[in-house]
Amino acid sequence: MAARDYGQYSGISRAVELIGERWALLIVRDLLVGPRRYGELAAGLPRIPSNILAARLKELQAVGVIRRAPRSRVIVYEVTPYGRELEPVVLALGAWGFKALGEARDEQVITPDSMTMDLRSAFQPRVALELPATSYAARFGDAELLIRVDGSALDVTRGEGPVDFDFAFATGPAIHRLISGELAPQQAIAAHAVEVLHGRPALLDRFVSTFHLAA
Amino acid sequence: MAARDYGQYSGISRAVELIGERWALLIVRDLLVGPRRYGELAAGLPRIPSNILAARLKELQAVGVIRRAPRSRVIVYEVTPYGRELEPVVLALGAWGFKALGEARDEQVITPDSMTMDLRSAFQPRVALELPATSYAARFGDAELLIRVDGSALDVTRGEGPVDFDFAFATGPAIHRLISGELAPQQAIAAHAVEVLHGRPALLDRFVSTFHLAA
DNA sequence: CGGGATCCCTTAGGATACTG
DNA sequence: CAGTATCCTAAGGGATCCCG
Repeated sequence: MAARDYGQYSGISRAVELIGERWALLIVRDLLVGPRRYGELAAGLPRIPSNILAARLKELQAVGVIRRAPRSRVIVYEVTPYGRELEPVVLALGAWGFKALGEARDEQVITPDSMTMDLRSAFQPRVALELPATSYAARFGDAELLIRVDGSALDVTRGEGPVDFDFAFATGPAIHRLISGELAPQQAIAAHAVEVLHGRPALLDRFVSTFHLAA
Repeated sequence: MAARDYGQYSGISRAVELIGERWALLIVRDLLVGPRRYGELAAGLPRIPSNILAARLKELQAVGVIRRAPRSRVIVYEVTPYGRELEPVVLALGAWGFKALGEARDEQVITPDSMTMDLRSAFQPRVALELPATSYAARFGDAELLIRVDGSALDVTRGEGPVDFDFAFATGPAIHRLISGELAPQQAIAAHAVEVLHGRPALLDRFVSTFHLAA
């Protein structure tokens, strides 16, 4: 029932016993964005079999990383306070893995929750502090997000309904080369790797200085 | 050959593709302490099947996290610079997992490398900075370590050969309750959970304020 | 002896179908 | 919608063997 153990009395082995099973950390990643229903989690992890999702949800509850939200009419999963402590770890791990992303393959998807966490990984609060507050409406593949930067604060939400923003753009996996600095913003626009939907193209420069992870 | 992928274009999913396979992060943990030979790794991970160790070493090399040390006569594995970037992540994950350690079961071992990383996870440089430089010779189960604290610097080595130290002690899984603050140092000594081998018992207080992780 | 490769068996994971 | 049930495959576990 509990994750298979490694026979070691150590913090790291305990950690991977708790969240090291396949798919587990991706479930945690999405729940760190916000509470999610079973179906929302399944939608955010298109390739997870439903029996595995069900098993992981049980295991993560059993070890106190997630829970069903109390006094909610529908069943909603959320991280516990202990699970919330994984947030900096997951962000750092995401920053590390982001650098190893290569070209996207056709079958790879970008989900709103994964992109939200990637943006939080790449966020440069020091840089943002020096820039005027800015709102971006961005589409990355399927994921539409509203990104609000104000001082050193970042807020990313699913871009639904009528919202106001300073700059709107659409892109795909080219986001990786933008954030890594491999592709210059205006060059990306010229090459149609980024489509500007609204606002001054120069605001894409502000975006890439706000979200940056060097390779 | 390459780790099974999750079909997502995201930093976190890429990270767990690289180091999320069973045993992989424990191998990285031990290599973060220092270069290790195949046999040393096997000794530090008593329950790993040799075919799995061999497979993981190949995979981790293929993705650039570890490598065979160049111009070394014997075969020695070490982390690459990219693998070294995992160090803060592994330490943070170790701190998180450490809090979830319960009572040690009999079959659980404490290895020198795992204990070294746990100590590094629990190290409080701010506190250490206010304290005089101190050397500890410590035995945790099988693992004998020499722990040198000097200002905000920590150095942990395997305690072999003649060395000088201020305080020597031996303990076992009680180390967890000491570091979590659940068990007071002098109480631990009185209850024979910690055996003082050399030096003033009060130095155990200094040790637990230098290495601390609240639950 | 270090550094693996091979064998066989067990268990977890994946695909799909189905149900309260 | 939120999961079970079933079947099948692939990966892990354990022992042994091999080779330079």
